[in-house]
Amino acid sequence: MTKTGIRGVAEIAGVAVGTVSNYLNHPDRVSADKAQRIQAAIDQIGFVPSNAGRQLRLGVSSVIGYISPNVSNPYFAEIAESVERRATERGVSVFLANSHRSREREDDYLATFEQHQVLGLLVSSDGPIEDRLASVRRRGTPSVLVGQRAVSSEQPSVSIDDVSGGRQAGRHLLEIGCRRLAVVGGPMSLPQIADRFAGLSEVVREAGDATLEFIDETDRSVRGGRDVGTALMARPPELRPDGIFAVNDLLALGILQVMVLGGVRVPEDLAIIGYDDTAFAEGSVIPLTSVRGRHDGYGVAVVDLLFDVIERREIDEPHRIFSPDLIVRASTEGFGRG
Amino acid sequence: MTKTGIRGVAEIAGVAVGTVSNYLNHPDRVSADKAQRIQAAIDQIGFVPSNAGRQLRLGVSSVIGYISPNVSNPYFAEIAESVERRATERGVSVFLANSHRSREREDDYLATFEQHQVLGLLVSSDGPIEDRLASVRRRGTPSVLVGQRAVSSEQPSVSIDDVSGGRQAGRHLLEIGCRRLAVVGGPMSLPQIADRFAGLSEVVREAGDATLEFIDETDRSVRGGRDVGTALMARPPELRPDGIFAVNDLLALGILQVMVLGGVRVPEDLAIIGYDDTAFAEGSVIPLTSVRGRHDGYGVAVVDLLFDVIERREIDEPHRIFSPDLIVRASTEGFGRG
DNA sequence: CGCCATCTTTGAGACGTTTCAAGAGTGATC
DNA sequence: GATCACTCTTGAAACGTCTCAAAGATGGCG
Repeated sequence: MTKTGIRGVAEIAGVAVGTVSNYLNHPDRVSADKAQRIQAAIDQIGFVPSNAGRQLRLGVSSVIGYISPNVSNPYFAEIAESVERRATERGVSVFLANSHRSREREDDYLATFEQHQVLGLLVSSDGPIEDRLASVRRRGTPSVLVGQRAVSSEQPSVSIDDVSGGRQAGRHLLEIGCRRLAVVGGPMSLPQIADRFAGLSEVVREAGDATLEFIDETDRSVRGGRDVGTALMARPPELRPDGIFAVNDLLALGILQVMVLGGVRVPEDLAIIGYDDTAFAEGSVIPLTSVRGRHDGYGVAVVDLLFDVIERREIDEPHRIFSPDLIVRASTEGFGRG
Repeated sequence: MTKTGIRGVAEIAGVAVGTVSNYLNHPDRVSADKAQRIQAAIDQIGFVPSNAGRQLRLGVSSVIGYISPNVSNPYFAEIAESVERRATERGVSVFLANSHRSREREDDYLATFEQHQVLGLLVSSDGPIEDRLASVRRRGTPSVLVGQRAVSSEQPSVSIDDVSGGRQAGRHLLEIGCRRLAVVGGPMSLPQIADRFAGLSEVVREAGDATLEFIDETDRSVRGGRDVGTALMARPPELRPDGIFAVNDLLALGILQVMVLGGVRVPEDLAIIGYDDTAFAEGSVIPLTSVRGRHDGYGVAVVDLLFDVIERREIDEPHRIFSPDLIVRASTEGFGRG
């Protein structure tokens, strides 16, 4: 049938394969005359350079992979977006993959990306994953752990100072007058979650005049939040917390909805704080106070760190930690009034 | 240095390359003895099969690509999720890419995926893209257009009956008593948007006793919704619509927020309907009535249709169209009371 | 012991690309 | 006319895999 590949193009255009390759990769080295004939041949047979051939020869691709638990969580979607922006600026494509919090799929994608010889890997995960990333790294694929501080100094990471986030949330709740605090989230085996709790707990202990309840909810989605809200509404009002710190915005929004519909006034009777400051925190009917960890520089930091590792540059500090800010909005501002 | 590739493994294990290949792809054909030696060799040199080599030889990968405008829009994130679930069931991986509504990046990713010889492509796009997909298809990469009905019968697509969605929204608003209707969205050049408008418009015309205003807002995000809400609040109350149909949930939520904070009572004074029925419609403090187009079968339909095309199966109807349902919630239920 | 069937193993060859050293062409300068 | 500097062009070799026809082992059976 029709000729294929760079070879077919060369034949039709009446040039050598090397010339076609040059046309594709170093157009400046090819005379206008041949360039034109080559392009015509390309169009004629619908030639598409095979990445496989190229990669086989070169040994690398120009793609980085980002494995996240779940892009339907706006927190990860927003990270993905900023990562993608920066990657494009630096001339590489990003392939996203969802692990759906399944260790098995995480491993699948890890393997798939490794076999595709991606330049490097960005990984957000709920679970412990450093050991696996270490294996992958040993075999030649570098990675940056995103959203979770790595333990090993061999494993670069970009994360948020969650202890500080927890402290800020706690201080704010105490300052506006809450005394029966609750933190909602889980599992505690996640360092991110444990740290937020630790920060909050520390502040409460220092204050001395407030209580802190831990409400375990590992489904950190709107649905999970609604379940928590429902459970709280079932309690007599005096046993309900008056200040809630949810470990992410989704949880907070779910709780907020159920409790407001149940007649609780927010923020007058109940102050509530989320985490991550996603678009939905700001966009809620009662705008949600939230701890903002990322900012515009996040994607840049993540991608640039990965490039540093890929290019074997000397890295001064493998663990980049961003300090979060508390964004105060209507869900807490005005507590106690009315 | 260390031997690499299947060849290196073979050498270390003291077997032929073909045996290693068999171990990798047809383990049943290899004796336990050699299998063990091969595995040992693999571990020893940290061998990872090169996808490039495999793909070069085989001519295909086991990956499908999904290009969406933006996974931070929960609508696309939820589609991505259901697609991924089904793809995993069928044994292929999904690589996601965000076009960020930029035609250039759309083309970039289209080319990248094509060069990677993906099995097939799923594409959601805001703009006209059929012609480009036709080129890609002609060169051998099949695709399914997602969320937009294709014109050509050569181009398979899975979409929602948006005219019906618009009609249902309109009927509901009229039934509960709204008379000054508004549709918010844009641009009209998008068939999805135009169809929703057409359906709504048709119902309003039939009713005869209501007005329909078109509010052009092409930034179909929470932010865009807030802008619209702010503009509406600037009007004297009697000039504000009493029933709003936003072309997606994000817009609706933004409008809802600003107007409620501005003192408008929802649903008593204003009924508002979104579209897509994302998790945030249900999770809003005032749960949002919304048109639900997708359901669990969506990802299955999309992926299965793609496989039909990939495997050159006879396709009875290339354009699969789902009928949407109206999910009535608190943002409309109770209009006019109080 | 010879034959057959079955199960394993072998290794050459091809997939499509890029590189690179070497060759060809052109024009300018001595 | 010879030499030089330059720009273009050439084609073989190599990257790592899978396939396939053929060869080798093994064991059963007459």
